Amino acid sequence: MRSKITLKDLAKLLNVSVSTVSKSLNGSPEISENTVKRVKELAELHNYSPNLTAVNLKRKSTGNIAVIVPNISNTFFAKVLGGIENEARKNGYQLITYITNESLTVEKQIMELISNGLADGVLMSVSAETQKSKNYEHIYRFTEYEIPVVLFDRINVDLSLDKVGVDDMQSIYNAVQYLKSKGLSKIGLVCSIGDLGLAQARIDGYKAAMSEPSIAFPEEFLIVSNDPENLKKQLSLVLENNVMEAFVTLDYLSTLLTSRVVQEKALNIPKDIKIIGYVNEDFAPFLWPSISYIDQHPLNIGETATKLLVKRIKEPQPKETVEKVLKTEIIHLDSTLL
Amino acid sequence: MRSKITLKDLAKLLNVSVSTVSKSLNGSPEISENTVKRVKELAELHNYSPNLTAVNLKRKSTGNIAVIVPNISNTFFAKVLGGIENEARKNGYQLITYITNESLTVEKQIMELISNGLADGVLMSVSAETQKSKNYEHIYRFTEYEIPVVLFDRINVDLSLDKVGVDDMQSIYNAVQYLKSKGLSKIGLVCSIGDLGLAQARIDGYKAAMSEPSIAFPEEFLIVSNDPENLKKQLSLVLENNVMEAFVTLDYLSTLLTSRVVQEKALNIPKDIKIIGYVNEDFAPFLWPSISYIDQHPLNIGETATKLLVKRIKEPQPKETVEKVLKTEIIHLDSTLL
DNA sequence: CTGAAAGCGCTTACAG
DNA sequence: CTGAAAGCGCTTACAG
Repeated sequence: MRSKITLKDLAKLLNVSVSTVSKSLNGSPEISENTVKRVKELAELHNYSPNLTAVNLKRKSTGNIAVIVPNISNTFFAKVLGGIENEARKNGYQLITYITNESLTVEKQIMELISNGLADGVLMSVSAETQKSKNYEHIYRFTEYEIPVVLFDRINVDLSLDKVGVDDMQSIYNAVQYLKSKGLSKIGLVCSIGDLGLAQARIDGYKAAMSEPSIAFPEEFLIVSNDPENLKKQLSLVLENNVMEAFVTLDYLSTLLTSRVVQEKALNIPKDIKIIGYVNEDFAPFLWPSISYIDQHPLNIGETATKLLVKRIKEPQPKETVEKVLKTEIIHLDSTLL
Repeated sequence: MRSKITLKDLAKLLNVSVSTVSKSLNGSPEISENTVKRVKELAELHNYSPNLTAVNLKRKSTGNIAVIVPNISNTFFAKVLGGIENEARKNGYQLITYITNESLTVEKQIMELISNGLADGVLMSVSAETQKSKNYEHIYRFTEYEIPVVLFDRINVDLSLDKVGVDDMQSIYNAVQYLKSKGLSKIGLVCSIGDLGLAQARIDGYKAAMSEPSIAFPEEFLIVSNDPENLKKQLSLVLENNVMEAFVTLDYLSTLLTSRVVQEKALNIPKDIKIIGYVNEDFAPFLWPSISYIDQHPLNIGETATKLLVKRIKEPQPKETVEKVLKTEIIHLDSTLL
C-alpha cells in the first residue's frame, strides 16, 4: 500500500503543529475558524483520511464487530448478515466475519483470535457441534475479557448472555394449530437439524399442539435425522403406512426433501398434502409448488442483535442479560392452498 | 473490553526490558535460551497475546482483506466466501466483508472506507449497477493507493485488474452442445441477470452454439428480463407458440422459475423439457424434479482468488495482470435424464 | 546477550 | 488560540 498523507505531513505543509491539525479536523472548538478552514481545505485537497489503525490504538478500540455464523449453506444466515451489515455500517463499525462450519474446534480457534483484541464485540450463532457437546467455556472467555457478546438465532442454549431470536416453539405451535384449524390431523414433522436447541424447541411446539386436546399421535410422525437418505426412507415409510395430510418441516433441507418425496409418491401438494416449512422469500415463491413458510425476518434479527451489541459496547454494562424474542409469521403460498 | 496484559507489564514482572520480551516472544536468535524460556512461561501463564492494532500500526499493514460481494440472495457468493475464508485464515488474514446489494453508490462508499487503510487487499465482485453504468473510477482509486485488487466471478468487465472466474461463454456453449448432441434443437435461454457482463458472455455462448452449423433460431427463444413476472410471461408465450425441448437458464431465479412455469403448463421435466441451469449442490438434488446444473466450483473460485491476492500483497508487484479462468462442469440430475 | 531509543499515526491533557 | 509532550502497544536498528 502506498503511504498516505499523514497529520504530520499536513502540519508541515501548513506550518502548524500536529495537535492543531488534529483538533481542526476533529471539530475541536479550541481552534480559530480561520485555521480550521485552512486545515480542512488542505486535507480535502490531499484527500486526507486518518489512519484507522492509529486511531484505534489510541482509543483502545478496534472499530470491529466480529460475526460468527455456523454455516452458509442456505441463505438464512446470509440474510441475517445483511441485517447486521446495515446496522453496523450505520454505527461506523466494520464487520469481521467467520464461518465455523458447525465445528466446535473452529469456533474455539476463532474465539482465540478475537480475544486477541480484534473486535469490540461479538455476534454469534453457536455451532451444532458446540450445542451437542455443551462445551461453552470458550464463549465465556469473552465475558472474562469483557468483550460483549450477543447470541442470535440459536438462542436455545444454556448460556446467560444477551440473545436475539424468535420463539421457535410458538412458531411451530402456531403452524400446527393452523393446520388443525383447517380440519387436518395427520400432521408429520420432518427435521434434519436435530442437534440444535432450536429444533428441540420446535419439536416441543409440535408436540404441544398435536397433543391438544390430549390426543396421542404416532411416534413415526416425528421424522428426525441428520442424514438426508435416512430422512427420505422414514418419510416414504410414513407416507406408505398412513394417509398423511400435512407436514411441518423444520429446515431448508427437510422442506425441499419433503416436497420432493411427496411428489415422487405421486401425491399432490396441496390437494393431498399441505406443507409449512422453513425456506425464505427468495426461493419459496419460485418452487413448484411454492412452499408456505415461516418467515423469521432474518434481516430484523440481524439488525436487532447488532443494535443491542452496539449499545453494550458503548454503554457501561448494566450486566443484566436481555433476551429479545421477535415475531414470526406464516406466509401462505401454494402448499397450504385449501 | 478489559485491558489485557501488555509487553510492558511482562517486562516489569520479569525485570527485563520491553525489547527483550518482544524479541523472546518473536523467536529472535539474539536472546539467550534461558531468558526466552522465562519470558515464554510468564506469557503463557498470563495468556499474553500481542495487541494486533499496535502490531499493525508498526508494520504499516492491517492484516485484513476486504471482501466485497454484490448480494447474498443465493448461496453462490456465500460459497465463494467460504473458500475465501479458508484461504485467508490459512494465511493469517482477517476478512472484512461488505455487501453492496448491487448498488454503485454503496460500492463507492465502501471504497472510501477501505482506502482509509482498513485492508491490505481487496477481493471484489462488481455490482450490477456498476457494470450497467460502466463507472469504474472508484475501483481504480485502489490502484492509485497501491492496494491490490482481485476481481472474482464477475470478470467480464473492462478493467485491467487481476481476475479469477470461470469461462462463462464456454460453459453455456458446452451445455447447449450437450443438449444438441442428444438430438434436441428447440432450446431456449432464460436469464434474469442481463445487466451482468457474465450474462452477456453466457448469451454469446448460447448464440454461438445455436448458430452452428449456421442455423438461425427464433429471437423469442432468448428470454431475458430482470422482472420475474415479465420472465414468466415470455416463458409462457414461448411454450405456447413452440414445442420447446430444452432450456438453459442462467441464474438461480430463472432456473427455479423455468422449472415452475414448465410444470404449471403440465409439461414433464425431463420427458418433454430438459433443463440445465445455475443452482448449486445444496439445492439442486432436493428439488422436484432435481435440476441439472453447471457447477462453477465456487469454493475453488474463492480460494484461488485469495491465493492470488495474498501473493500480490506479499510480493513486490510484477504489475502484469493475471486472469485465471477455472473449469466448470455439468452435473446431471433428473432434468437431463434421457 | 540485553536495553535505551526512536517511531508507526494518532489524540488529548496541559502549559503558555 | 496554539503547541510541546506523553502515550496507545508494539518492533527494530543501534549501542554497549
